[in-house]
Amino acid sequence: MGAWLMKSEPDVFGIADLAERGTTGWDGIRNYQARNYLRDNCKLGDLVIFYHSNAEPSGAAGLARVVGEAVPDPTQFDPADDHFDPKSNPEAPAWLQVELAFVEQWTEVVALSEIKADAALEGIEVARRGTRLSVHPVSDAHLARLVALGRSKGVARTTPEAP
DNA sequence: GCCAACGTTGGC
DNA sequence: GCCAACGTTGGC
Repeated sequence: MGAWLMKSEPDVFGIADLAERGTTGWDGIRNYQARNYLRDNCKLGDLVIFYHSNAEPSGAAGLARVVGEAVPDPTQFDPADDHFDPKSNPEAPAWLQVELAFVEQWTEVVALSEIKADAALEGIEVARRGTRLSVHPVSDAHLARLVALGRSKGVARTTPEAP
């Protein structure tokens, strides 16, 4: 089973929002490499590290799970939406989204500074300089380590779906 | 708010 | 198809 890291700005949609809503369409992805991951590699049941970017501090905030595979992202056709893409053809939608369900929220985020300082997380994509990709794979070992670090902060809320 | 990194666009 | 200009991301 695959594992992913997906970024969101908590001011826009954070893990607390997902916890309240239960599930959400992961919309607004407008990068081809991220889109290809969603389309080709993101499978039902995959775990997702929910990462807060542009936050204070930025870091891993909890877990979600893929509960719906890629479908067209409706926001690309909505002129009122920030992610409207007038070039996208409804017959062949350019942009996709997956459905995520809330799994677990930690009391505090595992800050990027801690991720970078942790020897067991060496090489993790999100800690690499210049990494901007908002959806990318995470190895099983890095996932397990991040979950352990997150839980060491305390579990704010969890679900029976937690690993 | 600054700015480095990097993806995308568009002129040629 | 090259590559400079531009826009966006995201840490700090």
